[in-house]
Amino acid sequence: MDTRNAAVKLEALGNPTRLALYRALVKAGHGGLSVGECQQRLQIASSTLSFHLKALIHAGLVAQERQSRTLICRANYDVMNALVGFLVDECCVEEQC
Amino acid sequence: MDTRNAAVKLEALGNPTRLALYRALVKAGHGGLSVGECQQRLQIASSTLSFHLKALIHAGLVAQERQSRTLICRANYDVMNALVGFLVDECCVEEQC
DNA sequence: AAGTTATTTTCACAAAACTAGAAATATGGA
DNA sequence: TCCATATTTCTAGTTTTGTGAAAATAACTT
Repeated sequence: MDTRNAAVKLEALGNPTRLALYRALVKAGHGGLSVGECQQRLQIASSTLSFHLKALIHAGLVAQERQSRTLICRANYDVMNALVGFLVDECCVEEQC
Repeated sequence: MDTRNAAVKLEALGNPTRLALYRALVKAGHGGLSVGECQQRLQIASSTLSFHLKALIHAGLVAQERQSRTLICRANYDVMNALVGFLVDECCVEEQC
């Protein structure tokens, strides 16, 4: 994970709607949520949801799996852990904490 | 830390220039860096640096302390740790991981 | 094939973010 | 007071983001 990569993920999470969406998926856990379930929880236009969902997927924070007509969305925990690791990494390299 | 608050911090970190700036401060550790030292490392216009610095300070991620004519900037580690905690919090509430 | 449900893409627009030059402010020194 | 250094604010231009209605696509059912 480099700086540019981390910035994409952080920017994805740095929007209130997307952060709420992501957290809903984190809470949902392994089972994930369908796009429709996400929409019910967030109460936003489907096109707006799709727009934000795409950003999270592009950032690698969310994955989708099709089950017949519905798309299941899941938080990618590994990617979030890597991001957290990046943030705390290299702390006080030039001077001890 | 609520969602809106976390989003402000994540958005602040979600810009490549600001993330590089923040990481420079994290690396610098307790001693921090002056605004001028930050500018030397990032090689951007001083007004641009000031603009991004303000965003990090507003988000609570960076603190400043004046020492005569120079302003020393330091990463606020407590705030970052709280943000990281918020991100991993509530993981899989609805279903076990 | 025709209809139904689930989701995305296109489009248009308003709002916000990013950038940097120039001017202004703050602090200390001669 | 006058000058130098450090940093911010103002201003203006360009680019990007966020939103939702309407249309399009995908997958299933009858």
